[in-house]
Amino acid sequence: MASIKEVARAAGVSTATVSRVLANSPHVRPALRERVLKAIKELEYRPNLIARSLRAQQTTTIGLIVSDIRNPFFTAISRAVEDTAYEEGYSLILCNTDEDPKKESIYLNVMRDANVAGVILSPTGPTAAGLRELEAGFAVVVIDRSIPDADVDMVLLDNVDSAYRLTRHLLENGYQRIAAICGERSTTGRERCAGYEQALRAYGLLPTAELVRFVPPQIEAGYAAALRLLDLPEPPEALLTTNSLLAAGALEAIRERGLRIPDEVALVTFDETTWASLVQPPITLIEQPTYEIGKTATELLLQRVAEPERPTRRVILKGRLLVRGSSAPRVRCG
Amino acid sequence: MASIKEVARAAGVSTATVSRVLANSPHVRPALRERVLKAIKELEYRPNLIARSLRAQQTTTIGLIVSDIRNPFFTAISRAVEDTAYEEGYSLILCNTDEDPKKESIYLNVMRDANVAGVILSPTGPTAAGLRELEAGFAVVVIDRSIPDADVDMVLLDNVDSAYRLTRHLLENGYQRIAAICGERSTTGRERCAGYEQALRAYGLLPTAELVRFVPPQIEAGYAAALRLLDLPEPPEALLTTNSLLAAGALEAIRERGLRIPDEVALVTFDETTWASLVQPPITLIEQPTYEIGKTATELLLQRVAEPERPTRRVILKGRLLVRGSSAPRVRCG
DNA sequence: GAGTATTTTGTAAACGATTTCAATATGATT
DNA sequence: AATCATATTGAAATCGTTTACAAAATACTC
Repeated sequence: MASIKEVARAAGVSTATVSRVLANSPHVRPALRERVLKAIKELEYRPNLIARSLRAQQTTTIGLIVSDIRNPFFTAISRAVEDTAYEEGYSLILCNTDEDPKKESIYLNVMRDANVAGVILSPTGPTAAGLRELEAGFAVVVIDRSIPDADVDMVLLDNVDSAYRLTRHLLENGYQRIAAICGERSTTGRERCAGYEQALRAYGLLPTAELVRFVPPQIEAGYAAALRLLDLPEPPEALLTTNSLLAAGALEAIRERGLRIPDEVALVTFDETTWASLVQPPITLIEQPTYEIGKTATELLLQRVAEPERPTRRVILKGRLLVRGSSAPRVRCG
Repeated sequence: MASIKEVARAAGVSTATVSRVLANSPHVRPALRERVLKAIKELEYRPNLIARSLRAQQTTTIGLIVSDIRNPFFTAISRAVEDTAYEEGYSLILCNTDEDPKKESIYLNVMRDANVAGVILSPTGPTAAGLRELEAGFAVVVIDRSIPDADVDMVLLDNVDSAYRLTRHLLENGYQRIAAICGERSTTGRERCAGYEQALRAYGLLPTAELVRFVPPQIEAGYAAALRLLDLPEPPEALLTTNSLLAAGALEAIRERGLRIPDEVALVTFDETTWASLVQPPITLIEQPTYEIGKTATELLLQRVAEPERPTRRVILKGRLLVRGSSAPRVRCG
């Protein structure tokens, strides 16, 4: 690989001039610029990004730390972040914490050590212990789950309202005994639960502790929680889960108990997936604007990198209710 | 951030000694080592990886270029690669080509510019144009799809045999008129098609051109191809697709035509997904050992980084046939 | 055409580590 | 105690850029 020195020699100029041509500085005579460009082309020169980063004390890489890469929601986010970052000339380092705060902390340090320009993080918990250890200057955008105490940019869903609308939809379709399986340890799960309870109250119903479960936001936990709910002496008429993995687990449980959807139990959830419209009946859900979340988060991050002192922002996006067969108007049995 | 110089000053030694302590060199007196370690701890010193990379002319980052991040197969691979890389002290740069050879070429250059130690690539086509432009020394492991002419390490599935077994399973269950929807432009699609045709021949049937479609390996294309097959004057009794996205599209088409599975049309595919066992009937498929593919690819890559001249290897892993309801023994109608 | 202002160019010092080589200290051997 | 071998240490070069500063070249003014 040719270096800037060789280009300089070939063009008969100093490395400073080559560097200026590279940076499109106006203070280079056209004749010289031509010579330099010619040398660059002939030697197939490409700047060494590491040297550049060392000098600039910053890379053109951003980090994305997701809490579960198996969750299609985060896959969609990754795609959007990668797209947007690439357009801006940044590449993406991806890490997966598997909902483990220790891994989160480790990866934040990895990011710091890699001198990434900034990090987009879906935190494993509402405090983000690892975040506080970082210097103040470290650019971070939090997505999906809020960290109430942290003064960082965030891109979130209107969780309370979305859950409210989802629950109201069930209530309006005649379901009364509605259970909720919520992701534990995240504000997202709590907020969606709050929206669910608000809707119940608005319709004159009292939330029952027995019908609300906080579990790890994963398939196995959704399956186990759903089984226990379905086995209750007085089982729920509808199940609301707060993400697609919990929904997959719940669906598995419903199938295992041989129950018909929605006659015997309705099912609604968050997050659009390939399968939600393929199962029968298709699943009613709140669709998140995943691409927009990822894109917005990346843009916020790059803005903060450019201007570290700007006031932090909190962008709240609206979910969209997609009504499908799994919550069809209830036909009273008996 | 403290630098090695400050540590050296604090410990009253030269930077060389600090560096030696860092590298666990045996040629440092215990007393000095203690002093250095103390200074490191007190200053919360962490080596600057960029400076290290510049000097070493190599990073501790590997690249993963996948052809479609929405495909759960590649999500699973990413997870495995990320896991394995992390264990070895490497981090992961992720890129998504969307089956676009241009993006592939661009990203390979991005990787080169980023001085990654090596790249794991699922190529968009069987020639990998971008690959040849790279210097010979660039460490690459190809996964999922082979590049017949390239002398690089590869981790692949036994595509022909897997497709053979999948098709044979259909034949043994009484299906005769079997259509195949294959991913175009990849050896994977071609090989799976070959296995399918071999099985037909082994059972005394002649492959029909009409029943074999090569399309982009994506949901929409699977949907369109399946619709056209189902609308044939003499529609197929079974559909075989070569990945889960094509299967999702095919299933959508089957649903749209209101056909029962497997009575009116059976469906089998490649790749396990969340939904394959949740739809009804659940889908018969060949499961790939995704975690092992990703892990093996990463290990091969790091071995090659350590020893660039070692002979290239081609690891072929076996797929596992999971028999489910979508291919239940055929009940002849009429 | 001399003097000044402006533009263009080059020199050399960073950035933060690793490593070669030489110098010094230590220990072993006689 | 002198000599030699060996183990420790440090000075300085290096990786490939960018950029502050100085120097040189050019343009402008009177």
